[in-house]
Order: sequence, then structure tokens, then C-alpha cells
Amino acid sequence: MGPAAAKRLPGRPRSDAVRAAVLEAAGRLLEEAGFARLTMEGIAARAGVGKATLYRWWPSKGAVAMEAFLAAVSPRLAFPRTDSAVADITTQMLRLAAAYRSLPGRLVCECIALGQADPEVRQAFLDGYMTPRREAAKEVLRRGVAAGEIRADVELDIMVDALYGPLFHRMLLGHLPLDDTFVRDVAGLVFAGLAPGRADAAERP
Amino acid sequence: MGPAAAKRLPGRPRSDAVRAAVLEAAGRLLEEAGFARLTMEGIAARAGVGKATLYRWWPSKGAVAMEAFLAAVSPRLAFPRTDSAVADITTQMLRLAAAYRSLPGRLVCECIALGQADPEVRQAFLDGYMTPRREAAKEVLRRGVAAGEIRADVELDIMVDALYGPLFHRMLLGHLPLDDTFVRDVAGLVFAGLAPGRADAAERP
Amino acid sequence: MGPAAAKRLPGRPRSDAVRAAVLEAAGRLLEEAGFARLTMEGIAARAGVGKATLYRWWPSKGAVAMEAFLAAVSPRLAFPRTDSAVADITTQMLRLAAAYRSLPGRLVCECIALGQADPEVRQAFLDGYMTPRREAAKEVLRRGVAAGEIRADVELDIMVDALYGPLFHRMLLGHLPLDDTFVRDVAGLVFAGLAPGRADAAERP
Amino acid sequence: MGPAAAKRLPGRPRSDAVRAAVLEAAGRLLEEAGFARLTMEGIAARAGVGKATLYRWWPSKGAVAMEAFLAAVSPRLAFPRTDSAVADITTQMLRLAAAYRSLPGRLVCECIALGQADPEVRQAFLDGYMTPRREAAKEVLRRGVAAGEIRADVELDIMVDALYGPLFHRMLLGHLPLDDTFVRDVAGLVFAGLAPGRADAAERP
DNA sequence: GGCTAAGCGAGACGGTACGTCCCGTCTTAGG
DNA sequence: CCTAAGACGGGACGTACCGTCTCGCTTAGCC
Repeated sequence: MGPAAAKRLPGRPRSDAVRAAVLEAAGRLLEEAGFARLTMEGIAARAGVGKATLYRWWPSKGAVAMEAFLAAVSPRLAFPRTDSAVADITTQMLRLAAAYRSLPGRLVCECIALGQADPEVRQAFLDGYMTPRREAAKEVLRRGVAAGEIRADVELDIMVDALYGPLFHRMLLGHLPLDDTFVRDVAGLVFAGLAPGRADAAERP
Repeated sequence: MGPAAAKRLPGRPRSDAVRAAVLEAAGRLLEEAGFARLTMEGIAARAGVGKATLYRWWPSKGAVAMEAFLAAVSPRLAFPRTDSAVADITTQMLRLAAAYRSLPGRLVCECIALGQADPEVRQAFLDGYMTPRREAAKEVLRRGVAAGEIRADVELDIMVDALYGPLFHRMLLGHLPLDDTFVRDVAGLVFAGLAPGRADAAERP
Repeated sequence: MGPAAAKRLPGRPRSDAVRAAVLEAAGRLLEEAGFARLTMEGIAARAGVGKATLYRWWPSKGAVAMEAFLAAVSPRLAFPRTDSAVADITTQMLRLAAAYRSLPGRLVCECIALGQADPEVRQAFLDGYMTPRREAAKEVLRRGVAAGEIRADVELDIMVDALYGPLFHRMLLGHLPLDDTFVRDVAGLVFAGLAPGRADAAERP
Repeated sequence: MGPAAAKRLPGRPRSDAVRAAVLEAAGRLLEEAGFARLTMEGIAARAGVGKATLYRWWPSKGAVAMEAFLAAVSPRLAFPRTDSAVADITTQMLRLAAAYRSLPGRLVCECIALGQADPEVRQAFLDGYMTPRREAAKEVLRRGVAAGEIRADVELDIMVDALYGPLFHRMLLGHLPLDDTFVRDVAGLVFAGLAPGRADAAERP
């Protein structure tokens, strides 16, 4: 069997138009009312689709919402690229904070909230949203390490969490504003800790 | 007005037994099934209380859940106190991570998730849980600043977010384990950045 | 304790207005569209009632329909009363046939059809509709027996089935019209068989 | 045009195996669960047939059920034949009652119930089941009339309804048992009314 | 001690959304 | 053109909770 084995199942094939209509409808409703007011019936009605069709392809409204979210946001992944990885990350963090200050931030927050109750939704969010963005950031950081801007003895995942964790924290808790000063201070602080020649202080405080 | 102003309303006074029974019931149900499966009817039934009584004193199930959560966790606020503020914070972060690895962590996550949909719940969580803990941490950090362990030119709130944000991030996303190594590395990294004499590098990377 | 013991159950008492509204709505819908197009949702909507309330008090739409039918038709039970029981029964059979030629007949047919699938509905129809009418007919027949018009050696229930069975048969099957000639012929035939002094011929033909 | 005109339509011819499988499946399901739980999807699945095929050849599930019923019961039409038409009819009524006391009776009842909501089903039942059996009974009664056993001035259809109507009545209503005593009493009663020389009493009671 | 007023349990009520089942139609590929 | 498979829009099902509303009964302070 070649690469096209098991090509055709019997019966009418799944309609892509339906998939698109559902994600489109769910996306709009999510923007309009948030996840709490999202209903499977509402999605079905807006998409002009039977409820059974919804449940045929998505196990829960969380799954629809997550897929709609991912379909809406996936293409954007731009990092700037200058000589300084530190500057590139900082710039991107500022852009991210700017974006998260309005609707996309609310959606990301709701996705994370959603994942607390449903492990599959959480995984889908990680795979479809967080992981690619983390990988992109790690790539930049790797450049910084190679260029000697950043210490080589800290795991990249820890750098990413240290840099971005505080942003998500403020966004999710809302205890203090997610403004540029905050972003710059966090970046400054962490990159100071990541500067080469500080390993002694860093490892055993 | 004296201290006893508006003291006695006519009619039967509110029963504290009811309040206690409700919070107890809600707490247990929260532990057993999580917020998603918590219902007002379930709380009422478990507490042996009329639904109307619930709605008389709490506006929503989020409010009951938050109050039950706060009643269950509030008393614990211990920080160690040694000569080193850096060590004290690090030790407390390790304890926190240990606690958050099981049920309390799940509850905190659900509270944060809950707050995404309901500003009042978010505020109650901040006031009743996060703010006191942040203040305690800031007090320790202030000691460190006074002792010259920690730079004086970074806002305490930013330190707190930089230290604890990554922990919450891992807990909420679950992309990587919240283990002691991670906690130590984050603390080391941030405290390295907070070490005095690095202001130049930190502020403008 | 007197006969009114266990008088008050706790909780809000059942609303009779609801019961009345439901039966009224079900009755109208039954007239308009027949049982096949009757739906619980339709009844609830028309009655301005929640579906849960419907299911709280009636186990199925058959039960609602039957109760609505009985509420609508129950009060009518008139038999004429002359010197001749045979004439009285015949007159009543003619009236019944006349009534059954239009809507009430269709409703009775649907009730009987309904009972084929649901024993409780069948029993409710028997108790609420058929049995009282059969008893009334048997009372008249008893008068006829006492007056010597009718043989005493045949069970009253058999007389009733012999007289009315053919009417229901034509109504349910619709193979031939339920007209006055038919009714008169059946009555004539059966009452001829019921005339005293024919016991020999009747019992062993 | 010869006898083979319009013989071959283009395309694949209708499969008789499909028809048989459908009626077989519908018959079994009808026996197992009754008409109320019969579904087109169930028939299709059990018969290994596409739903579209079902709808191509039968307009409704009532139609399938009726055809399945007729296919299952049609061949039996035996009346005994002795010198006495009255005895023959009575014997056959006893056999019929015996048969109707179990599954065939339930099926006939469901067919009649089914016909209340669907005129085409009713007509199919009359044409395929009732009318042939009535004609057979009328033939026997005609013999009785010719032999002088039975009055000649009563329509045969009325005799049939008077004899069989009460049986169906008891079967459909279930108010009293359909036992041999009942059958014999009804037959005796009606045949007494049908005995020659009683025209006076019968026609004007 | 009786009165007034609220708290309280119970649970009925009008609703909304759930997730399932089946309807009758359609779109595939294959015979 | 028939067929099996099965996706599709639609609609009703029966259930679970929502938040509100009556009930009868406490449980208090005040006259």
C-alpha cells in the first residue's frame, strides 16, 4: 500500500463547509459574548447546522471554542530579528502585551481558564497555541546564547517561563496593569539574571 | 453613631449555622468534583438548606465557591525568617510549589479560571487570597532591600510577579512540571537579576 | 387524627392553574392537529409552562392527552328514560353514533389507539371513559331484564359488548359508514337475540 | 407490443432481496418491540440496507410495518366447512379469539391503532387483511342464508360486524377477557337474532 | 403573652441548554 | 439506475439547573 492507503471511507464524506461555518460562528459568538455565554445551540443556529453534527465532530463546547480560537489566531508568529536576541525578545514581549490588553488577551485567558476543567482542551491549547510560540521564543534565545548575550547554563524553557510567566500572571489575575513599563522591567530583570558571568550569584543565591 | 448603631433589625436574625453549613458543603463538593460540577442545588441539598437562602446571601455560585475556598485556605501564611530574605523567599516558593502540586493547586487554578468570567469573583480572590500573600512576600523582600541583598531600584510588585508569575504559569498551563529544580532555577535567575550592582545591565539590556 | 390527616406537605403546593392550563392547551392542540402532531414542547409552550412541570405531573404525552380528553368529555352521560329499555338503548346508540361521526369519534379512536402502546393510558381511558358509560348502559339493560323485555340468562357485559362493539368496530376500521341504518340494524339484531323465550336457540345454535 | 414490452428499464433493477430483507427485519423488530419502538434506522440497520433505499420504496414506517405484517400473516384464511354455517362461523370465531390472545392479536391491534393516524395504512390494512377475511365470512354466511339457517333480510356486512365487532372491541379495549365463553355467548346471541322467523322482533324492537 | 417581621426548609414554577435519537434528504463510491 | 454507508439540517425528546416564587414553620425583638 502506498501513502494513500485507506483513502476512501464509505458514505458521504465530512463536509468542510460545515466545519468552517461552525468555527466561524463559534468565533463570532466568542467575540461577542465570551465563553460563558457560548452555547452549542447558539453555535448550531448561527452556523445553520444541526446540533447532532456539532456533537458528531466535537465532544464539547470547549473543544469547539478552542478550535475556533486556534483557527482565528494561528497564523501570527512574527518575531523581530535584529543583532540582539535580548532586544528581539523584549520587543516581542511589548507587542504581545499590547495585543493582550484587548480582545485577544481575553480570549487567551478564557482558553487557559477552559483548560483548567478539561485536559483535552488544555492539551489542544498547548499544542496549537503555546508550544509553537514557545519554540519560536526559544529559537531567538538560542541565538542569544550562541552570540554570548545570554548564559548557556540555564534551560531555555526556564528562560521562557521566567520571561513570559509574569505577563500571563498579570493578565490572568488583573491585580496590576500589563503596561510597557512592567514588561520592560520584567525583561530587564530576567535578562540581567541571564547575563553571562553571573552564574555564581544565580545558581546559589 | 455609636458602635451599636443600627444594631437590631426586626425579625429573625441570620443564622450563622446556615452560613457555616453552606461553606462546608460547598468546600466538600468543590474538592470532590471541581467547580464545573458544583451546583447551587447540590450545595443546598448537601447543606440541608433551602435554595432561596443561598440566593439571599450569595449572588452566584462563583461567590459561594470563592468564599468556601477562602474559608478553607485563609489561615496559612507562614514565611520562614532567617538572615537572608533571598533564602526565605526561595524556601517559601518551594513550599508553595509543593502545596500546589496537589489539591490546593487545583483549587487555586479554578479560582483564577473562575475570575476570568466574573470580575467580582476575581476581586474577591485578589482581596482574600492573593493580596495578603503578596504583601507578606513584599515585606520579606523589603527586608532584603534594607539588608542590601536586593537592588532598591525595582518595584516590589514587579519582583513578586517575576518570582511567582512563572510558578503560576506552569501550574495553570501544565506544559512542564512544577518541580523543585524549576522553582530554584527561577528564583536563582530572578535574584541574580536583582543582585545589587547590576542596575546598568538590567535596566537597558 | 380525622380523615384529613397528612393534610399539608412541605414546600410550595401544586398549582391548579398550571394543571388547568396544561389540559386546556393539550385539548386544543389535540383538536387542531391530532395526537400524532401533539408534542410535549408544544403543550408547554401553549400553556406557558416549563417542560419540567409537565414531566413532574405526567409521565408521558399519552397521559396528558388522555387526561385532557377526559377533562373535556367527562360530564356527558345522558341516557333517555322511557318505558322501554330496548328503545332507550337504541336511542342512545343513535346519539352516540351521531356524536362519533365527527371530532369526538376521532378523539375516542385516538384514545383507543393510544392505549395499544401504553397500558396505563388504556386503564385511564377505561376508568375515566368506558367503564362509567358501560355501567350506565348496564343499568338500563337491568331495567329491561326486570321488565321482562330482555332475557335474564345473558351477562350484562356481553350484551354491552354485543351492542356497542360493532359500532366501535366500524368507527375504528372505517370499512363501512357508521350510519343510523347500521346502528338500528345492529340493535335490532342483538335485541332480537336477547328477546325472552329464545334461550334454546341462542345458547346452542 | 408483445408481452415483453417495456421489459427492461435502464440501470440496475430493483433488488427483491432488499424487499425481503426489509420486511423480514421489520417483522422481527415489530415482534420484539412493537410499533412504538420501530424505527426506520433500526429497520435499515437490521436489514443491512441503506435508509435511502427504504424511502425509495416505502413512504413511511407505517407502510413498511403494514407490509411486513401482511407478509407475515396473509396466507391463513381457513374456515371449517360443515353442514352448518352457524357452527362454522362459531368455530372460526373461537379459533380467531385463540389466535388473538397472543402476539398476532397485539399486531392486529397495532395495525388498527396505526390506521387511526394514517389513512393509507388503514386502507392497506383493510384491503390486505380485513376485507379478504370478511369476504370469506360472508361466503359462509351466504351458505347459511341459502340453507335457511339464517335470515335473509339482514345485510351480510351487518352480520359480520355484529359477530366480529364485539371480539375486536374486547381485544382493543382489554376491559374484559377474550375467552371462549364470551365468544360463544356473542355468537349465540347474534345467531339467535339472525334465526329466521324473528324479523318482526328484530326490525322494530 | 401576643404581634410583627424576617429567616428558613421545602419544593413548584417558567425557563434555557443540554446531549440524544430519529426523521427524511443528500452526497459519495461502487455494482 | 440501484445500492450501502453515512453526513447533513431539523425537531422533539427527557434531564439538569437556573433563579424566582409561594407555602407553613420558626425565631427573634417590641409592645
